[in-house]
Amino acid sequence: MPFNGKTKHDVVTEFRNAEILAAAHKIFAENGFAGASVEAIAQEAGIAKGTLYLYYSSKHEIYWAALTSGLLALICELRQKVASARTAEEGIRAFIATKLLFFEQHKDFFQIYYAEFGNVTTQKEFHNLLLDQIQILKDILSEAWKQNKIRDVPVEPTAFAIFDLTRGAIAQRLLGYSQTSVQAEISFLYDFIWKGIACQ
Amino acid sequence: MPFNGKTKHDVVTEFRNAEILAAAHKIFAENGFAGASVEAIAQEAGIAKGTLYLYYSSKHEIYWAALTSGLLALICELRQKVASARTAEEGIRAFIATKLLFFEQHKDFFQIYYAEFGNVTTQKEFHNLLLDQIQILKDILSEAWKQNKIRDVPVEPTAFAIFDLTRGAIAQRLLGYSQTSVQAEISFLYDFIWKGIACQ
Amino acid sequence: MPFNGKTKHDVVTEFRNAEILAAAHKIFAENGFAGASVEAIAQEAGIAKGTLYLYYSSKHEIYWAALTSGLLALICELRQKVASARTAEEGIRAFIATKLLFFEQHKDFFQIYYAEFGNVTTQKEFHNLLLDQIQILKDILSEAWKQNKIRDVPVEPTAFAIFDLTRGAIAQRLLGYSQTSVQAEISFLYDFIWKGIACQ
Amino acid sequence: MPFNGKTKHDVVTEFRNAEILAAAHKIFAENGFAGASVEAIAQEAGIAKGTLYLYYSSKHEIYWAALTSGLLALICELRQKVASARTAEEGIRAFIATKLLFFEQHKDFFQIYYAEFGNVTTQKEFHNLLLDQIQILKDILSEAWKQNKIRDVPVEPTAFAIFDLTRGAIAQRLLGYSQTSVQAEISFLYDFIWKGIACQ
DNA sequence: CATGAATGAGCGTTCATTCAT
DNA sequence: TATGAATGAACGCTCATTCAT
Repeated sequence: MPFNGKTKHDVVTEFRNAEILAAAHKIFAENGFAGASVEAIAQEAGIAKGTLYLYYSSKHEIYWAALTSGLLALICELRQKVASARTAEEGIRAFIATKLLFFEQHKDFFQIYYAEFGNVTTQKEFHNLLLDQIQILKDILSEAWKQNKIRDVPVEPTAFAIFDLTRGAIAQRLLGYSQTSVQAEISFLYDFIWKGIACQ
Repeated sequence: MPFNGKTKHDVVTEFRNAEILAAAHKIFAENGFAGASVEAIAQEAGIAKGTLYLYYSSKHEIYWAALTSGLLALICELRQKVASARTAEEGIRAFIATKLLFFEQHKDFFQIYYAEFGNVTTQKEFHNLLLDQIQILKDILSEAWKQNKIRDVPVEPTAFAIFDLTRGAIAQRLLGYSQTSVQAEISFLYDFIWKGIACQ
Repeated sequence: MPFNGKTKHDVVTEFRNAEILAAAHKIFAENGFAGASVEAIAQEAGIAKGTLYLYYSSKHEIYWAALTSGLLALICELRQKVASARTAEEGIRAFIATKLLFFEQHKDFFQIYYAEFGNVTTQKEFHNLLLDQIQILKDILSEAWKQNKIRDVPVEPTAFAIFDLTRGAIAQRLLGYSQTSVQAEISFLYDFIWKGIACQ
Repeated sequence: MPFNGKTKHDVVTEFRNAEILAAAHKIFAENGFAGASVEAIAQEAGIAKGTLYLYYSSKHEIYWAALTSGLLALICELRQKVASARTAEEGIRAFIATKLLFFEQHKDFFQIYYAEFGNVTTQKEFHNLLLDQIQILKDILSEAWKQNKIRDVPVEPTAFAIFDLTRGAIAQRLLGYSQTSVQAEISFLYDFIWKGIACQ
């Protein structure tokens, strides 16, 4: 009966979980944490309120699962794409492009992610997931510096700068401030950053 | 009795308003919008809850007033400092420095300001106050371009980039990620930006 | 404005409190702690649910107040009546009579009081209020023994016995098992007890 | 296959029932009716929640079964022990001793039994089971009166009195108020009662 | 028979807002 | 103007009960 190491029960559970997280993404994106009601998430997921609590033990936990599930997927994709880049230039471009395209496809999730930055009560774990992204950038920058491709910039602040620029560009796109194509946006950002750090 | 165009009544009102806004800054900064209670703001301001409603008709309005009062002060200061800059380089540096120093002195307000970015229900008026800041940068950039000081970068995206970098740097400082001095921070940002846009 | 040491505010508060406790007595008596809803108590008291929470901070606290307010009144009355008894016989009779008559007039309260005996989570403070009653009996018995009126019975168990007999008789009356008059009941109890402990 | 008039099915059912009732005794004793969860009872009984509902159709019914099963056992034992008493004195002593010893061995059950006294929604059937005990006492008392062993006390109130004294003593023991030995407790109670009703 | 995932009614508590004084 | 007691809608969470497997 078990197939692929998964029992039928596992499959149902996974499916339910995916449904719940999708619903959570939508509802939290539209209303923020405080504005979202557990009832609304359950309805959106097509299940009863009580059923939610079989999978998550509190509203906070649902929120947290929605946040981290998206972030982990992003970080995973970032690592893959950056790893397959052959040069530092390509690495930075990959970082920017991956994030822009990822959020272009997960606008709901971006709302949650973006709102979390301003959250007073934000948990340490969220910061760690940001630092994972920063680390990816720091690795690229360190490598580029060893190869004399970039000037002697402080690595951490520069990584944060790239991070902030990318996040800002995505926000502008999703909030409707920017009308250029994704590709043009990527090129502009890459250009701005590379000029800012390259030798000469 | 009226003095300076203000009656005694006006003076009292203004004073109350300032007290309320200061209290609102503190409470909203510590708890976020949803987490803040009107009761707490009233207590912090040293008045009764009902009195608050004589000055503002809802919690949202208090929040809004707290947000805009701070932002208007910031924009006013930005305009002054940038106006007294003699070159584009100085203008950009002034923009960065003014914001960093302003928020260094109004950390509470930064929390509110920063959180507002991720706010789903954010009002158009907030965006207008951001665009005012962007406009200041656009003016500097246009002038710099006319004087052939910067390469042919798209003005608006560049303005947003400078804006995002500055905001990000402040956030890192206030959240404890950055340990460098304010001056070093300013120099790094200015350097990064100017290298990114200057001719050659 | 203040009259009798009470401001108008105090009077209103006291009145509200009395109303709430009366309502609590009724609702808790009819439904038990778990079965009673805060909403029902509020309605019975003629106020809004939120108003209840201005006076008591939780359902438990309301319950506790209802329980202790009644018990303290009972104990106070017991002390007075027993104190004015001239002999041990009269003291025991006064104890029995006072309790029977008190609960005859506060049937609702008896339900709460009686149910509390079987409460698993009962608090120490409740036991202390029972021990206060036991103490009254112990004092009478000690005095009676000094005067050679009763045989050499162990004081504490005897006090508990008198206490249990009285409580049981009241329960039988209020649950409809006993049809005799209050006076006959008092006489029977007194007789049974006194015969059980008197010399010869 | 059927043995002793019981099929295998009956045996399993009986076994399950005994397990469930034991679990119910434990859980209800520890938490009271409202505080006990069906889930906890099922777990304690080592079966699934749904299975419970194959044997009992509601939480109340489980509670009721737990209560009556214990009470019937007690009454059965009371009848036996009292029946084998040769005199009224022995009968009363047997009644007291049996109850004290029974509950000493079934403390969990006493919690449930004792709590039920204060239960507002108590059913008539519970009262009937109490009246069965009262009847046992009434029979002893009637017989004793016929034999001129006791004075002319009203039978029913006296039976209730003996009942209440016994119940109270058990409660004191199980709640830790009394430190005397069971035998001493029995003797004290018997003494108190017999003095209260005997001739002279 | 046995299971345990799913349900949804129900409840305690909070808090922005109102209004009589 | 200033107060703060009163309001009641709203929400997170629990748990007895059901039912498809």
